[in-house]
Amino acid sequence: MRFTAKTEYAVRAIIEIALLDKDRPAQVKEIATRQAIPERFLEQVMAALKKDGLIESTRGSQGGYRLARSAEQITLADIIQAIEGPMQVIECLSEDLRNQKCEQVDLCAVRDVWKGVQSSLLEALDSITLAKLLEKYQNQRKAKAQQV
Amino acid sequence: MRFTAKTEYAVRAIIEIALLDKDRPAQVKEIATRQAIPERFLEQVMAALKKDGLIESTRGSQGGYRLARSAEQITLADIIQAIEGPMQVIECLSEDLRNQKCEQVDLCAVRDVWKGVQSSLLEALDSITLAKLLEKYQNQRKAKAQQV
DNA sequence: CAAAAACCCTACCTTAGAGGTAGGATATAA
DNA sequence: TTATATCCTACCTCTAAGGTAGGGTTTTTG
Repeated sequence: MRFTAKTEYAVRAIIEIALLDKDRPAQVKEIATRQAIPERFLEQVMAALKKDGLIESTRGSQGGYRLARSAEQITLADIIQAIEGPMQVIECLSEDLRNQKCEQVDLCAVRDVWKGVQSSLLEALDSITLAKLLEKYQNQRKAKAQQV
Repeated sequence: MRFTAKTEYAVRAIIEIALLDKDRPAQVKEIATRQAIPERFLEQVMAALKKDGLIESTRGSQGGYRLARSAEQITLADIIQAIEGPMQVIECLSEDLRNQKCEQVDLCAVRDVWKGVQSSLLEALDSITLAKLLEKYQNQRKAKAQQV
């Protein structure tokens, strides 16, 4: 039960974008160096975030990425699902395809339980907005600055 | 973000064990057929559950598996961690090894957030006991029986 | 108008883990 | 002593994770 590195990169990257958002778009190159993420790999992460409408891009010189909506309106659940696709804690929980084996009562009693677990998780992830992440991030920087 | 098939098998298997528990030990062969799980594969699942002390075995003829403690004292979290190891929603959340990159403030502010997500998930999983699973399972069987 | 600076699209590569099969050893009841 | 079970270990195949790479397109700017 683990989130992928790609997902973790996405979270760190979008924080970096949000920090600059008022001033100028953030570029893949600078995000990559600041966050120690492989640059070419990060490009693909950004593509996924853009595809899901979380960020928008401007091409060419002085271009880069901006948030597509406010930091209050972007949640951890949004980011994760942009990268990993719709949440599905076990295979037979997909909505679209009618499942084959699960007509048997025996197997499907458990299905509801998994559904409940998934809901709990999604709820937790939905309650964490990018705005909250930013706040935590900046508090920590202040605390660290005082130590020195 | 998905639990493995092995984990799902484990849950279904331990339900099957619990159903018989008062009368006699459950055998891999019968669990496998009743739950449509590959028999040889299920053997390995059982080994993991036993290793973590959730079930106990008797070998030889008329042998099989029993719960090692009451159904109230076994949770979904127990089962999952017996199969998949300690919960760790992202890599850098391991307790034992001192992390290398994460000394940088930038990266580690996010770490606490992941820790929180993990706690929420574990809490949800801990609240679901095997006893509850059994109850749901048997209710569903009754409901299905009435339909016919 | 050309060149630099960005994003964009697609293909490919390597490795680890998931999911499962298989052989045979060992313990126990009948 | 034989049938019935668990136990231990090795192996196999396929997919996804994680990353690299080549080259294209758009936009600013000197």
